Order: sequence, then structure tokens, then C-alpha cells
Amino acid sequence: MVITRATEYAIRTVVFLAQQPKDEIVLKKDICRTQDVTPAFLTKILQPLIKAGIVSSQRGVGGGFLLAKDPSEITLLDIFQAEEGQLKLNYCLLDSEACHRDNYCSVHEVWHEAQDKMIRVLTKYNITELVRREKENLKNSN
Amino acid sequence: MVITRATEYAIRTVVFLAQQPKDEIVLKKDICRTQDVTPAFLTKILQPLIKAGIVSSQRGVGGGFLLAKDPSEITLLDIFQAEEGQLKLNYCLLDSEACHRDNYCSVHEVWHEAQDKMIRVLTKYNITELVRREKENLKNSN
DNA sequence: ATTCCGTTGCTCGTGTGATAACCACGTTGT
DNA sequence: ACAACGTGGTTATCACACGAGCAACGGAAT
Ligand code: SF4
Ligand code: SF4
Repeated sequence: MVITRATEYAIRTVVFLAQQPKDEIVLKKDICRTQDVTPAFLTKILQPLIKAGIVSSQRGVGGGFLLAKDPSEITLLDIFQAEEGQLKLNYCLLDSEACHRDNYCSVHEVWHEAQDKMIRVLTKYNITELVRREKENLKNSN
Repeated sequence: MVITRATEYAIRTVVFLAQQPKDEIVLKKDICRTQDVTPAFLTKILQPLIKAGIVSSQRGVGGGFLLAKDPSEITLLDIFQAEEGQLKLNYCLLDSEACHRDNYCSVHEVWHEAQDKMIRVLTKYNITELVRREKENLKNSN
């Protein structure tokens, strides 16, 4: 019951990209340096983000990565699901075949409610908002 | 990001015990039969519940398991934490040494909020309530 | 002696976190 | 054109931890 390091790094990466000037192409090694991820691992992490249409990439000299869409249209849930697949707290929540008790089980309903609440929080703030709040946090700490 | 089978079975077990007449001692094999768990695995699962003071056990002839306290005082979070330890969605949420960014990171706050919401749901209903709702669900489906 | 639970150790498979080798593509200098 | 170089892309592999489950033996109660 904990998010993977891949998801954590993916979020850091997207937030970092969103902090750059719009359409600025960022080198992999710059992401690595600033976000404390190794290049090899970041390579792996970026692919799902690209496939999910969150990040796009450019090969060759002057290549690198940049956001594929406006950060205000990206949520933490998008990044999470790109890395870990559909969010589910228990198997019975997605596959109705998973447990024959699900039509009367009251625990099922509680997991469902918990999951809904969680998804709501993860979609509540987009990346633009998170960047704004981070900047504000830094300003206040000075 | 999914609860373990151990937690799932532990919850089933506690709910089952709560459905029995008060202070009725239940055999391990009866729990297994009704809740679809193997005895060997259930043995392992029950120990944390006993250590957490949720279930108590009786050895010897006529022995078995029963709830150690009133089901109205047991929440799903209690059972979860007995099996999986402290609930945390990301490492930075419990250990403040885990990430040096935590004093300004806005994502940290979001995880915190998501976790709080989840904990609130898992403590909202006690086992007595869950048993009542399950009985009601069964009645309505007939 | 019997019938229970408790403890311990083990297996086996899968997932996580990470590395590296090699491939494919774009850019640039000639 | 084209070759060299600088990027990211793909794939295979690794060590390790964890999840899920099994079994053997030990210990308490009756
Ligand atoms: S018993 Fe309830 S909570 Fe558990 S898997 Fe079945 S439906 Fe889901
Ligand atoms: S970057 Fe933020 S969310 Fe990620 S571990 Fe650090 S404090 Fe937590």
C-alpha cells in the first residue's frame, strides 16, 4: 500500500518539466541531476508517460523531453495510472468476477468509497496548480 | 497499491467472528470453510490480529478464536494496520527524513490529503455497523 | 491422549528498483 | 550526400524483497 518509486520519480519529472519555459526541451541528464534519479531508470520511467501522451520526446542533437500538453490538463492520477495502471485498493473493485460476495459485502462498499475519495483528491489539483503552490511555499520559507 | 490477501482475509475473519453469538468460540477450520482461506495461511494471518488485541484465542479441546473486544470498537483501519503496519501512501508521509523536499513540496501535501481521506473512510464504520449493513443487503436481495 | 492453537522455517512466484548493451533516429559539419 | 555525433528507444538482465501459501513441530488445555 505505497506508491512505487517509478511513480514518485515520474511525478517529480512532470512537475520539473512544467517549471521550465513552455516548449523548452530538457535533457534527460538535467532531469536526473535535479530530481535525483539515475538516467537508466528514468529512461524506463519516461516511456509510459510518453505512451500516455503526457510527455513527448525529441531525438538527436538538441533533443530531450517536454510536456506533450498543457500542465493544467495533467493530474497526479494521470501520472499514477500511466506508471501503475488503474488505481485499485482491492481486487474486487475493478473485476466483478473477482469475488462472489461483492453483491452484498459491506466491506466492498467501504473500499469503494475510500478509493473514490482518493481518486477525487488526486484529480483535484492539476500540475499548474501544484507548481504554483510549490513556488508559494518556497517564497514563504524565505 | 492494493491491499494484501492477508488483510482481505483478516477482515473477512473479523466480520465472520462478529456475526457469531457473543463469546462463541469458533474453530479455525470453520473460519476457513466459510471464508475461503486455507488453514495454514489463516494461522499466519490470525497472529497479528491477536497481538493487536482484536481477536483472542483458546487452546485445547473446545478451543478456537473469538473477538477480544466489542465489534463496535473495531474499525477496518485497525485490522489493516495489524496486518500491514501503519498505512502510508508514500514514504515521505511518515518519515520526515525520507525526502529533503518535504518542507516545500506541494505533491507531499496532496498525498497527505489523500491519505487522510482514506483513513477517515476506514475508521468511519465499525464492524458492528458493517455486519448490520451486510444483513440488510442480504435481506434486500431476497 | 487428544485436540486444539503457536512458532518457525521454508518454497515459489512475482514485482520493484536498477543497470547496461545495443538500436534507431536527428542534427550538423564536411 | 554522408558520416560522425548526440540524443532517446528497446530489450534483457539482475539482486532483492515481498506476497502468498505450506508443513512440521512444539505447547497448552481438557
Ligand atoms: S469479501 Fe467483500 S471486500 Fe473482500 S473481496 Fe469480496 S467483495 Fe471485496
Ligand atoms: S518529492 Fe514530495 S512527494 Fe516526493 S517524496 Fe519528496 S516530499 Fe514526498
